[in-house]
This record gives sequence, structure tokens and C-alpha cells, in this order.
Amino acid sequence: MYSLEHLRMFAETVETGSFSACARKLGKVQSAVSQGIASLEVDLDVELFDRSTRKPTLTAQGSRILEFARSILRQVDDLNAATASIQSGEEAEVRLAMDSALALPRLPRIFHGFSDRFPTTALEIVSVASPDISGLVKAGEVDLGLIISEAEIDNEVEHCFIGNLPFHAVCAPDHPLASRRHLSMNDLIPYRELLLRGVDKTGLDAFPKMSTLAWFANDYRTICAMVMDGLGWAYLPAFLADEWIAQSRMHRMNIRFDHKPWSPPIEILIAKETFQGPATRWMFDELKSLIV
Amino acid sequence: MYSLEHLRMFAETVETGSFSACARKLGKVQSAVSQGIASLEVDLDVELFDRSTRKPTLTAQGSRILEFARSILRQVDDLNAATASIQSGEEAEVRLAMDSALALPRLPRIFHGFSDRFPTTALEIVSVASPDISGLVKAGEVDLGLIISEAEIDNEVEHCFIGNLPFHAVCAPDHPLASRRHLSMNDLIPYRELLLRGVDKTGLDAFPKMSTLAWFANDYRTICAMVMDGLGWAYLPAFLADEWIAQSRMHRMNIRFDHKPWSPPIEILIAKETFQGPATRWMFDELKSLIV
DNA sequence: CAATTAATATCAGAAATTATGATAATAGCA
DNA sequence: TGCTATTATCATAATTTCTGATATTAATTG
Repeated sequence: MYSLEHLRMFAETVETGSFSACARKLGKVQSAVSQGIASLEVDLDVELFDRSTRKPTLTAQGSRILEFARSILRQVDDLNAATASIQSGEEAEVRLAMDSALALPRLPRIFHGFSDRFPTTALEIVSVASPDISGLVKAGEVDLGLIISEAEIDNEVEHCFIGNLPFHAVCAPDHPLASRRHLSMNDLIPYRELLLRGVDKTGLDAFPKMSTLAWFANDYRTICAMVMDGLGWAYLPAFLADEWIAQSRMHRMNIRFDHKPWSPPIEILIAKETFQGPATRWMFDELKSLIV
Repeated sequence: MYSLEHLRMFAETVETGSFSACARKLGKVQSAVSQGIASLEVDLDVELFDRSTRKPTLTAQGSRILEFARSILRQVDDLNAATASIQSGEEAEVRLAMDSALALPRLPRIFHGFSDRFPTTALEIVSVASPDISGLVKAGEVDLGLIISEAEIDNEVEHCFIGNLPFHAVCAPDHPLASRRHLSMNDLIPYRELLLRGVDKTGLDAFPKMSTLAWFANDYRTICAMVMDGLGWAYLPAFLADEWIAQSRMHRMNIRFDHKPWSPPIEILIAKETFQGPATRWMFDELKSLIV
């Protein structure tokens, strides 16, 4: 039965154009390649090359086989790359839990960089609300967490502050609050507030409930849609809201006690005393520069 | 360097759960598998199995390698399937030119059947207007053509009549013709007709231009859209028009001289005196039953 | 707990595969 | 017409893989 060496000879012969050149490149002797290709042809019962001319030229059938051979060899390269990555201790998978509010424009660039540097390591994104994330990190269900900080710090996980993310108070353009020039906290109280909340019912500390009425979602994109549907007002990450504000689908409220964007701190969470592989460490370092 | 046999041993051991069972299945002796796996582990410098227990169990690293090994073996199977298909003379590719009006509901089933029977043969669909197709067949640019027949028969290509395809005369619901109970040919003349025409400006014989004014497209789906936009009336394949008629987006005209659906003949075209491989012949036979 | 069963590891020699080096034949080229 | 570079073939050498025997051990059974 043919082996990978045979396929390698075949592909390399096509590449270089001759058996001799292939032999030189693979560190073999010409007759080895000649016999190797011949035995491959016998095994497959297909004539791969037309030898009537000086340089062997692919037959139609040969070029069809070539596609498969190349594809097999590519995967062998992948396998070898994977073993190299295993030897250097790279993880099979890195799991990142993040608040959907933190799907910043820079993030895809980081993921691309990850894919370039750790091509055989899988990346799993768990998108949940901030209050649920520290539990996932603690339980070892994810390697890293990316959250909007909470007041009470969980000392069982490592915290790394990476910056502040500006939030805007917004409502629908036809919402009663939109027509008001200046708003105080008391003005907001009568209207329904839309708040992020984890599935375990703990709210986000940075944004304590202000209004008497509040609705909850565990995803900022849902809240985004609810604001635009006029269901209430909310604090939303500026990078999410700005797009809709520019399209006049949302209105940014002018709040008196809030003359600069309210910017809660963002943190990376990582389990304490756990072995971190190079891919997790790389991701951790990159996430530090998520906020400019 | 490891070989495909090694990978096969590895995958089969995982499958069967033991070296002995793997050996039985692969027609080898137990020690061959034991040594084979051991040498694979040396080559990769990875411990694939944990032997502390009776049955070897995959290590975390081993299961990562397994994915790659399986994927390589799958492709080797594909290569072998391809050689089998080459030996039986199957084509690398079948090219079918068809009128977009003939994208009948049965067609995808035929394509699925093709994919099952000829998994390594590519299928290329060239979607052009009927009048252009016989030229493509004649020039050898496609293997098969599927057309609405034309009056003048091109004797340089083989014709095979497979049935009639009903057409309906339609217009937009708010078109002036829609309100008329009975229509004669003379009634149609003043209104713009939308006609299929190939890129070489020859019209379709089955539908000679009736109105003084006509617009042209080389694709029935375009004509479909134009009819619904009220740009004119047209003869459309029933299977295309019925859907829109049911939704009241089109109106079927009641034409006096046309008490049954007008059903032009459909033909398959195939080049004369050309070698046809099994895939082309299969497709040819299946297309014969395209029209029930 | 002892006996049994079925599995794995190891090893030396056999078998098979693959590589080598020499040689002959030939296509392309100056 | 030589010259060069290439391919095919062949006997032999080297390497790899397989075989069959044996020792050991993990589960199972009574």
C-alpha cells in the first residue's frame, strides 16, 4: 500500500518538474523516486505521468489525483504543527466568557491574531452577562473572563483592571424623556429603566437600578432593541449606542449629574493558582490593550 | 517517519478500544499494533494512550491528534474513491447548460442523486437563455444542454425531446389587461410584452413576439420581477408563475385562443460523436424524467 | 483470595519494503 | 554530432515492519 512518502514524492515531482529534482529536494536518490512513483502508479492502478517526453508531465488522471494528494499532505503538515504545539504546551482550547457589552471593534483583530499565533488551538466564546462570569471562571468552566467590574470583589479569582468603557444614557427619539433639555436623577425615576442582569438575578453594581420600574435582559443587544422600541431608557456602551444615535434611532439624554460619559471599569478575570498555557497567557496580554 | 498504516492503527485502536481488537480488524498480529503505535508515539513525541489500565485510553494530547489522523484517513478514502472512479472512466466534471426557466422543483433531487453516485465528479451549471445553449454544446463548452425547443433544429447536435412545460400568460394584478375577462391576440398587441432573448439576439421561437412593443431579458427570473413591477405582460413557466399567482402578485390572463396552458417542448442537447462518460450518461438519463 | 481470562510489552528472527549505486537508453541542446 | 541531464532497470544493501513466542499484568469469576 502506498505511503505518505509516495504522495510526497508525487507532489514534489509535479512541483519541481522532474524525478531527479524531486529526489534532490527530498534527499533521496533518483532511482528511489522513479521506483516510488512507479509503485504508487501500480497501487492506484493509474498512470500519473506521461513519460514520452523528457520531463514527466501529469496526465489528466494524475492531475485529478494530485488534488487529493496535496490535500492529504496539507493535513499531515497540520498534524505535525499540532504536535509541535502540543510539545510547547499549547492548550487544545481557550475559553473566554465575556459580557456582550464588551464586543468592542478591536476584539475581532485580537481573535485574528490568536488564530495566526495558535492555529491549532480552538477558541470558545461564552457570551453572558457580567455578573455570571466570575462564577464560570471560579468553576473552571472558562479560562478567562471579560467583565464590567462589580463592587464586591471576588477574591477567589484574579482581577486585572484594563480601563474604563464610556456609557451613554439613551432612550428612543419619541420617548418623553427625549424632549427634555436637562434631566436630573429624579426625572428618570418615573420611567421604565432597562437593565442588564445575570441569570442568577444579581444586577450590575455600576448601574444600580434608578427607576422604580425596571425591566431586565441578560444581553446588551436585546436592551439596545428594547430602547429603540421605546420600551424604556438605559445606560448603553457608547460604542454600541453611537451607531444608532447617528442614525437617529436613539436619543442620547443630557443628564445634569453626568456631564461626562459614565465609564465603569473593565476587568479581566482569571482563575487563581491554575496552570495557564501560552495561548491563554497570550489572550490575557492582548485583552489588556482592548480599551485604547 | 510515520505512515498511513500507523495512523490507521491509531484510529482503529481508538475505535475498537484495544490493540488486540485493532490487530484483528486490520488483519495483523497484536505485537505489530503495539509496536506500530509505540513507534508513532516516538515519531510524534507524544504519548497517545494511557496504558496504566487494561484498555488503553486516549490521553488529552492523543485525542487532539486523533482529529487530525481521522481527517487524513478520510481524505485517503476520498483519494481511493477517486481512483476507483477514474478506473471506471468517470469524468472529472460534467457541465450542464440550462435555461433558467427550467429550474424545476425536481432538479435539486437529480443533483443530489448525482452527488451520491459520482461523489468525486464536479458538476458545473451554466445558466443561460435557451437560444444560446446549442452553441455551447456544439463548441464543446458544456456536455449537456437543457432547453426550450426552437423551431429550427440544429443538426450538429443531438436532440432528445423529454416533454412539454406549461406556460401561463401573466401580467401584474393592476395591469390594464388584468381586468379584461376574455382576451384575443389583438387585445395583447398594444401592451408591452416581456420576452426571453439570448445574448446573440435570437428570440425564442415558441414565443414569437406578439406585441408591437417588447422588452427583453435573458433570464426568466428577471422577467418575473418585471411582470410584477407592471412593466408588461409575458408568458412564464407555470411552476414559476403559480407561486406568485397564489400570492396575488401576478394575474393569469384568460386568453381566448389559448384554452389550455401553452406548453412548448423541452429538449436535452448533447454533442454528436463525443465520448460520454458514465456521469454524463447518468445525468442525461435522469434529465429525461425531469418533466412528469 | 486464588484461578482464569484477555490484554500489553518485548524480543529475535523472518519477511517485506525501500534505498542505493551502477548501468543502459534517450531526449534535448549547442 | 557530441554533450548533458534525465529516466528505467537491476542486484544488492539497508531499513522497516511483521511474526510468533514469552513474560507480565489488569480485570473477572468462583
